Amino acid sequence: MPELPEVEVVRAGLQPAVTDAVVTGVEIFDERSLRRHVPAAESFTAQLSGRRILAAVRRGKFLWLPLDSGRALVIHLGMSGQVLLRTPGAAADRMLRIRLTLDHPTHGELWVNFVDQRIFGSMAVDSLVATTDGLPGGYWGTGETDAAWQRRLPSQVAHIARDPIDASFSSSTFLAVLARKNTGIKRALLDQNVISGIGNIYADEALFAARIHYEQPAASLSRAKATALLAAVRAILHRALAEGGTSFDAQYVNVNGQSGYFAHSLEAYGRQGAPCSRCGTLIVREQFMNRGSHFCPRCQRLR
DNA sequence: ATTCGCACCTGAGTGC
DNA sequence: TGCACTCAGGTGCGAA
Repeated sequence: MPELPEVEVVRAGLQPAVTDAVVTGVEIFDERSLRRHVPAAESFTAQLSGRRILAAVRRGKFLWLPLDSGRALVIHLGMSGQVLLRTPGAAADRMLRIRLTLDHPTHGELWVNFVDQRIFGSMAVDSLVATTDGLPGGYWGTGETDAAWQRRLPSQVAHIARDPIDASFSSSTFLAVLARKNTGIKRALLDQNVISGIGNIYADEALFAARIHYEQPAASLSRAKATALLAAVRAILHRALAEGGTSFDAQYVNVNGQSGYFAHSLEAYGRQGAPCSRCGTLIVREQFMNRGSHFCPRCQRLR
């Protein structure tokens, strides 16, 4: 469940279930799902057992659950990760890699199943470091308590730029970075050090909305055009979030296993051979970064 | 210091 | 039915 809207759907679903819960069990079915875990002195299991979860936070496509130990459980879904909440005793999910058992003060026992087909995602316990700007590390929904974890973020997320729906996102910083980028605009949008949360689907959708060719040099965009692109990115992410994210199949689901509806609203991604909604020209798919780029050859010309 | 290609993986779908 | 091949929403590493 990869891009920002889908990850936020997972975060929002986790928050009420895991906040204030204590980890009472850890089962690792595939060690490869711990690829981002750096075993410091203690193992993944030892660092989680008995710890209380304080919140569910997200920056871009990274999720983390701050713990009462001062560290955090980092979750990245990769290309195919899912976090599913299950009642203990439920039938095992296919491709289950890690399971946590939580005990919540009011909801009781709960399984958190980390399912991942391709194993590009992972769970890890990581230290928290202070944000360089002193602002919140990510988005955690409501609740202003000024707790210690709020202005911190996992060390492995520190290099990730803020995402465009983060209240602390700086448009002027983004525009300045973009103006210095010596690469195509789509590469820049996908670079999580420049702006986070955007992946292949929403990059294509935003570029379609802003009528920009994916290989247009980033630095060649006028300030007005770049500003319009950022507005398009925000609009699309918000609309996708409101629809519960994009699902083509059962792979991209919320914590209850339900799909989102934004796939019906896609204008470019996956629509190769279908007419552009604006001009009727057939949408084209081109090979790009070992994937595809979808665009309207008439509305989105290289300039 | 940047930018770019590729490795990391499994499973579903297609065509022969 | 089986096999070879293509495709998939991400990230990080090393090489240029």
